[in-house]
Amino acid sequence: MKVTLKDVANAAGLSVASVSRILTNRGRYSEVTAKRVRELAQEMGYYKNQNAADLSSKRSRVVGVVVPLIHTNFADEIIKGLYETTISSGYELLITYLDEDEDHQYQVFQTLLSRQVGAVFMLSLDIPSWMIDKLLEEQISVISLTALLSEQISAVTSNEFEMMNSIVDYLIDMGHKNIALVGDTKLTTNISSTRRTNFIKSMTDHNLAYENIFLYGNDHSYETGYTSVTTGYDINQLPFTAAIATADMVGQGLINAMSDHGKTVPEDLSIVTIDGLQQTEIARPKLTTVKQDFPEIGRIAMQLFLDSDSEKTEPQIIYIPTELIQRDSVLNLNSTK
Amino acid sequence: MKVTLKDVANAAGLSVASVSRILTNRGRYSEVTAKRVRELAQEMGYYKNQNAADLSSKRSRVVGVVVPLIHTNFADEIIKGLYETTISSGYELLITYLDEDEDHQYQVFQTLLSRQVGAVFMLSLDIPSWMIDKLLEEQISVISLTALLSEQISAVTSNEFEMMNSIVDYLIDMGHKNIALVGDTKLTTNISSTRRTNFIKSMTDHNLAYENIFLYGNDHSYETGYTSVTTGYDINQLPFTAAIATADMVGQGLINAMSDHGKTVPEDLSIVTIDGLQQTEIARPKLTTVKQDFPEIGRIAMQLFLDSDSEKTEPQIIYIPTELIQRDSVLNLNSTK
DNA sequence: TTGAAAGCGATACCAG
DNA sequence: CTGGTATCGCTTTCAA
Repeated sequence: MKVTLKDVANAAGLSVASVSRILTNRGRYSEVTAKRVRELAQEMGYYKNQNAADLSSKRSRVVGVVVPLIHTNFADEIIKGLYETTISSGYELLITYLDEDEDHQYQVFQTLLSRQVGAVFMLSLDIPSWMIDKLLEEQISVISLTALLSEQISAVTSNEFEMMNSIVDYLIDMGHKNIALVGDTKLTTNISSTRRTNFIKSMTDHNLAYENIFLYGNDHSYETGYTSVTTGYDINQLPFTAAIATADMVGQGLINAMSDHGKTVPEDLSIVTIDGLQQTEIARPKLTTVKQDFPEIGRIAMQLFLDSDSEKTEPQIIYIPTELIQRDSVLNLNSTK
Repeated sequence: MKVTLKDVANAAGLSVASVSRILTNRGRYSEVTAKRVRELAQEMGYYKNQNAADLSSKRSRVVGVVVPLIHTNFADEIIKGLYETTISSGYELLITYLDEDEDHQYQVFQTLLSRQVGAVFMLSLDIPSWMIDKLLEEQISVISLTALLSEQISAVTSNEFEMMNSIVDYLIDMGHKNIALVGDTKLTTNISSTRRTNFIKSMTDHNLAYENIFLYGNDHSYETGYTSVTTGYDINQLPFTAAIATADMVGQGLINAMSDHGKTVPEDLSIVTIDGLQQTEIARPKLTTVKQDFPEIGRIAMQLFLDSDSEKTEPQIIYIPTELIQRDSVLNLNSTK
C-alpha cells in the first residue's frame, strides 16, 4: 500500500496536521521536528497525493496546453518555453492534443475541466469556438499563442501584420512585384485568413494591384509548397517572381519542386518563409525567413499567466519581436538588371 | 462557484449517491430519472472533478509519458500513437519532459508519482536509472519505447540488431566495405552503445575487420552529421564509402556537408539513415532508410498496458517491424565497376 | 508549536 | 431503484 501522510505522522508521533504543515512549508513549526519529519518521509518513500492536496485546498497548479495533433514543430518550441518557466514555478503542464474528431475534442475539453486547470494555452491554429466559449464561461483564462482570437482573450504572439509587411517590403525592395502567398491561405481559420488579408493589404499599401497578387494552398504542408508550382501554376512560366511561404516546410516544398524540375532558387523563384525553424538553415539554398521566437512566446505566456493569477486582470495582447533573416533564397532583381 | 455533484443532486431532488451512479453508468437506476439527471447536469454546466473521483475510487486512469526535451520528431509520432489508443480507452496522458537538470528530473518524477500514474512510457534515450528503479519500487509499470532497458522492464520497440544488420547487409550487397556509423555512437547511453555494438557485430559477422569500421559522433544531430566529414574526416579522401546515420537529421547533415564541399551523394558517399521520417523524403537525394513505425510503437505499447492492467503480467518485449526503404542515397559499387 | 476536526468532491458499500 | 454514510489523502481553521 502507498505511504500516506498519516503513515508518516504515526511514525513520527505527530498529527497529520503538523506533518502537512511541515511538508508544505506552511504555517509554524519547529525546525528540529521539521528536519526529522522530512527525513522520515524520505525514508518511508512518501510522495504526496497531489490530487488529494488539490482537492482539499481547492486550487490547482495545473495549466492546460492544447496542441494540434498534426503540428509543425513550432509547437515543440513553444512547449519548451512553457516548460521552462513552468517547472521553475512549481506548476504542471497538462498537454492535450486536438484532432478533427468532435467527440475527441469534447473529451479533451472535459479532461481539461475535470482536472481543474487554471488556464489553457492554445497552440492550435484551428480551435472550435465552442471550446473557447465554454472555457471562458468556466472562468478559465484562455491564452492564445498563435493568433489574436478576440478581445476577451489574452494572446502572446508575433505581430502578424508586421511580419507580413516586413517580407513584402523586403521583396519589393529587392525589385519583386508579382508575389505569391503559398501555404495556408484559406479563409476559414483565423490565422490563415489573417495572413491572407495582411498580405493583400500590405501589397496594396505598396501600390501593387490585385493582378500582382497570387494565392495558393489550404495548409502549411510541404506538399502544398511542392504542388503550388507543379500543378497549381505552370512552372515554366510562373506569373510571380517571389513566393512567401506560410511555413518553413512550404518553402522547402517550393525549393524541391523547382529543383526537381530543373529550376533553381532563387534565380527562377525567390522564397521567403514564415517561422524560421531549423529547416530554413538545412535547406539549400538556405531560406530567407522571418523568424518567430517561439520559446520566448511560451515563456512570456506562462509568465503572463503567473503574474495575473493573483488578481483578475484584463486580457492582454503581447507581441514578441520577430526577425527577418536574410539568407540565400531571394534574388535581388535590381542588381541583375 | 463550481457546480458539484451535490448541486446536481439537490436540483434533481436526489441523493448524491444516485446521481453519481447515473453519471458514471454504474449500478442500478431507472432510465427515466437518469435521463432527467443527465440533462440537468448538462444544463447546470456540471463537470466532474476527476481528482476527487480518483481519490475516492482509489484508482487513476492516467499514464505518464516521459519525453526528452530535446527530441527528434520521432517522439511526436510515438505520442500520436499513444494518443490514439489512449483517447478511445478513456485514459489520460500525462506528458512530462526531461532535461539534463537533476532537480528538474526529480521534480518530473515527483509529478508522475503525485498524480498517481498507473504506468510510465519512456521515450527518453537517456533516462536516469534511479528514476526507473524508484518507479518500479512504487509498483508502477515502466514501458520503454526506445530501447531494451532490462529484463524487468517491458519494451515495445524496433529490433535494433535487425535494423542495423539489414543496413549492413544491404550496403555490403551494394559492394561497400568500409562503412562508418555516424551520429550517436557514444558508450554512455543504452541505445547508442547498443547500436555501436550491433554495428560492430554485424560488420564482423560479415567478415569485415576493424579497419573497415568507422565511428563518429556523440549525438543524433544535424551538426554531427555535418561535421563528421568536415572536421572529423578529410572530405577529400574519406576512408569509407558509406555511412550509416543514427538519425535522419544526421543523414541530412552528411548530405549538406558533402554538397557544400562540391561532393555529391551517393557518388562520393552513400548514406543510409535510421528512422525514416519525413526528412528522408524531403532530402535530395532522397534518403535510403530503415523506417521505424513509431505510431504503431505507441499504439501497441498503450494496448499492452491496457491489456496487462487487469492482471499483473510479466514484462514483455514486443518488436515492431521495420522496413528498409531504398531510395537514392546509396551507390551500387558493383554495377559501376 | 502542535493537535482535533471539518471539509474538498466523488465513490461504493450497505440498508431500505 | 434510491439514500445514508464512511472513506480517499490532504489542507486549513481554530483551540489548546
